[in-house]
Amino acid sequence: MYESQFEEKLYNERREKLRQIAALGQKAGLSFAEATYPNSYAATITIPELRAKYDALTAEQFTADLEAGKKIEVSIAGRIMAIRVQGKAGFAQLQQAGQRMQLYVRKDDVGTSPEQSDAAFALYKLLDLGDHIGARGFLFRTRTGELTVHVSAISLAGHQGKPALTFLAKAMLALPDKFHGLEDTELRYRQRYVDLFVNPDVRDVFVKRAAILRAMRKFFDARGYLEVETPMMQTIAGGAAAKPFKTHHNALDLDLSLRIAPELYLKRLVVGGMDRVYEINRNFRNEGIDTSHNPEFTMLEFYQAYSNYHDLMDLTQELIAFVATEVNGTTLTTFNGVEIDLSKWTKLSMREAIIKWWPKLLGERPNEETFSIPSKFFKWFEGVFKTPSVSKMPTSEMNADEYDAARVKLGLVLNVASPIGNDMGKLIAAMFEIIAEPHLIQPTIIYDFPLAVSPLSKIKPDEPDWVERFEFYIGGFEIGNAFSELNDPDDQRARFEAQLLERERGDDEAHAMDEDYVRALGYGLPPTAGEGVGIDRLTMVLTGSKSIRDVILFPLLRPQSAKPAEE
RNA sequence: GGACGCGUAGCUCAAUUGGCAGAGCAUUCGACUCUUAAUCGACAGGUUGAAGGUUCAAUUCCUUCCGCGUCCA
Repeated sequence: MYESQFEEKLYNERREKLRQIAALGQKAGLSFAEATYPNSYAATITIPELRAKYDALTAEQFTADLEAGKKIEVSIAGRIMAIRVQGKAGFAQLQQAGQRMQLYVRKDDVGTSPEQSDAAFALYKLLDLGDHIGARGFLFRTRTGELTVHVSAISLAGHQGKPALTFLAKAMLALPDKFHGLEDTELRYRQRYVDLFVNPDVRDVFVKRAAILRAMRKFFDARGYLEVETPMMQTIAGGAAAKPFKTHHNALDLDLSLRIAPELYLKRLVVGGMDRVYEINRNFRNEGIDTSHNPEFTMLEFYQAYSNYHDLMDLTQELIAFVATEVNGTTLTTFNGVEIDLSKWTKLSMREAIIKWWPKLLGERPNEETFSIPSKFFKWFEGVFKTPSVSKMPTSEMNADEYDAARVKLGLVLNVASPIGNDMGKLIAAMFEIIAEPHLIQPTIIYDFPLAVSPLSKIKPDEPDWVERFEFYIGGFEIGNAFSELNDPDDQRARFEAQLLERERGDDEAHAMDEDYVRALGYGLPPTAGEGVGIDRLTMVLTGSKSIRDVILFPLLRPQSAKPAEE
């Protein structure tokens, strides 16, 4: 039970203090439970409310009011984050909802009689960092100007005769360093309950995360979208290229996957006449973990009938600017030290992006024509690898141009060696990610994707190898993905069959056949556009968080290895 | 999956070339009725992530493993 002798000793000391607190309570007629772990406390105001209401009152006003016999009486509750005793008086700071309020406790004032004062001050001396207490008294400013509750047995309505200090719960464990807080990243994630009350910035991130979700719902509700919930356990995990988690339903003896995307169910709803739907919930992808990937993550997906991807490009720009303004009051944000304006967007086709960001030193820069005919493309592509000046691994000694060329070449070599190397569309998409993605810091829409990587998107009328799809990027990574939905059931069946061939060739992220989805399309899906937005990544951008794990309350961690069993 | 880095008291961190494992905060005891990283005095707190190796001697060097982080794929 105890992780160290230190903890065991502390637990025993705190238990002894609880016994003493109970003994004090007994004199006032309280049971052990009522004195040590009471089940409620009647505060008249929260600490954030108190600060908002009285922070502006000056010391002169307080002094004048007090001399005139007017006292602002309050009753508050919170966790003790600082406590000092100086003989027969002391100061403490209570924290509630991330904000603090100082208490001033004088032995002379905490009771209505000497006996009550003795007992109340004895209780004060039994308090530890981390304990929860309730306190009542009147407001004043200290000599140094800090707004403080002077704890006293005042006649606040409903509190007559009750003590000025009420013990509410004990911290049996030691709090982290009061100045540095909890800095060890691993401990912060494992023990988020400590991180949250010790490091105020952490709480702010999750308050903002909630504000982002609220803003999204406001945005879509106002536009006539219906919020829905579709299955997270699916027999066929579809709607994205990813490996699912497997699970099993015992009563049905049924293998199930956790969903990798809600996409196919949401489009079934559009077939069913729900013209505008959105869902905000978790997706699960069985993949590695890094600063922008967590195996479970939150996605917003929305679908809109009678629309195409151009409509969604406009809507996306509105959405992101709206959410930023609702959450931060501005479209400006700082991410990785760079100021980003979420109201200023760039649009580039995928081909334009590759051409634009093609490394200076890496062979012949491609042009629009390069991507038109496979024979032409592969001839050019081979030429790129004959660039003798670029053959080393990227290193920190290189200048920016050298580094970029080496980085891209290495990425391309690794991809050509993999099974996707022989398909022009897949190669172009991979090339785009390697070449352009790191440059897409300011909001950028990348449109028109190769058919080969887009089994659910509608083909461009004038370019049969390209589809009406876009992704948008902020801060150097993908935030969202959208397209005109493929609604021809024959074409969809053919695409799924092509995906099955890819799967046979070893691509375990290729899409599975979903007969029921094709059947749904058989009833007629109107022209529809749909989009997915990564909430975690958007939260990173709007809160300036470097790692996705800083915007997820309990990120996945490997369990700590069990201590060696005692023989 | 690969490279690099980190792991020392509850927390935050030191430890010289391989030479007695330390400090601050927190805890315990004492003093103090406007402090705020309160102050002053005293005490206590350790399997240096784990296992093995080299050595007279290992927190330090080597190997393996565990956990975390950053970058790359």
